[in-house]
Amino acid sequence: MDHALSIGTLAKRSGTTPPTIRYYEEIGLVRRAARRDGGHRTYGDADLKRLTFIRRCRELGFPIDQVRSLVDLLENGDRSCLDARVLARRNLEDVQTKLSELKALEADLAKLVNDCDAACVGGPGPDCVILEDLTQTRARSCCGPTAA
Amino acid sequence: MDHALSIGTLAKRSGTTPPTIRYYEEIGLVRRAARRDGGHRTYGDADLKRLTFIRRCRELGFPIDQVRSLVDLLENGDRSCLDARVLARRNLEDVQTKLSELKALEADLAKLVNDCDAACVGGPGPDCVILEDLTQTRARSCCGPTAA
DNA sequence: TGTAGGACTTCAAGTAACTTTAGCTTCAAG
DNA sequence: CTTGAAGCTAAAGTTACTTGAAGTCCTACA
Repeated sequence: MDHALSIGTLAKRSGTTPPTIRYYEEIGLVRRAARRDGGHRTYGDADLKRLTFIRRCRELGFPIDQVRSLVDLLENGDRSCLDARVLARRNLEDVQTKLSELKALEADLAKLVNDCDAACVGGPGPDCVILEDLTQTRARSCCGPTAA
Repeated sequence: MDHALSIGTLAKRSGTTPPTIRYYEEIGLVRRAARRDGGHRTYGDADLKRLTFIRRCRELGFPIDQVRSLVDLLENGDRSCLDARVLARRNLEDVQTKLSELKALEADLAKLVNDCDAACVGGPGPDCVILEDLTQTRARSCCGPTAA
């Protein structure tokens, strides 16, 4: 049933890299792998499943410490939904905060670039004020002629 | 005209912290500050302006190295719009990529949490499958009763 | 069966961008 | 003049890996 995966194969299947897997082993996020005669690590389907879980959590933005808790939850049979849900909800809130920050940021940058494009197209505009604008709290127009 | 700011005051006005300012000095992002008799750093309005510029760039997601270029652009009188615009545009693209990733992530997390809320509300649900779901590539429903 | 070269091993250091700690000095207010 | 906040330096810690060096193993091909 078990497929005896090498670290490279496991990495590919789970969307990581061998160094990352070794790192996870070092910090105790995954258990120490069994070894072949030559010393190479060898893995089974359960490892693939657990590592996929970990990567998925990481992609969802859970910090390693929280992933550790989630892994514990998963392994320890004590499957109360509640703990996992609390973590997921907190993470969701973080993501939503980041999202609105990034949206504001996008608007600022887009305005900067668009104003630039509109005013400077076709010429370098040696008196561009884009840099001055960045000293303001919010980005404004750019590339108008400035007083000497 | 100059207001002789302490590092703490400068930090507050520019939205940083004293250690961060010292760090910027150490890596050469801001010039070495003048000192008072006792050895305390002292700053003027120009420093406040430059530091505000730097913080603004950082908030906009420019990595330190790019901020360095932008500061150079700003200080060196050679104000061609083009270089700054290239940096801004590249950064905008990065932000937009991050935005769409985060949006997908938000959807996944929201689904996880909402499904959980719908199925588990009022009770702990000892057979929650939220954790199992996280081993899948995309989050699905959670908290249904599972086979023993 | 020999061998080339790709994959694996360990350990250490590097990365970004700060933050924290320790131990000490200086400054400002009362 | 005292006391406590703020400043100083240097070094280590943080997060989550990535990269490098130097060497070993495994596999496929001739």
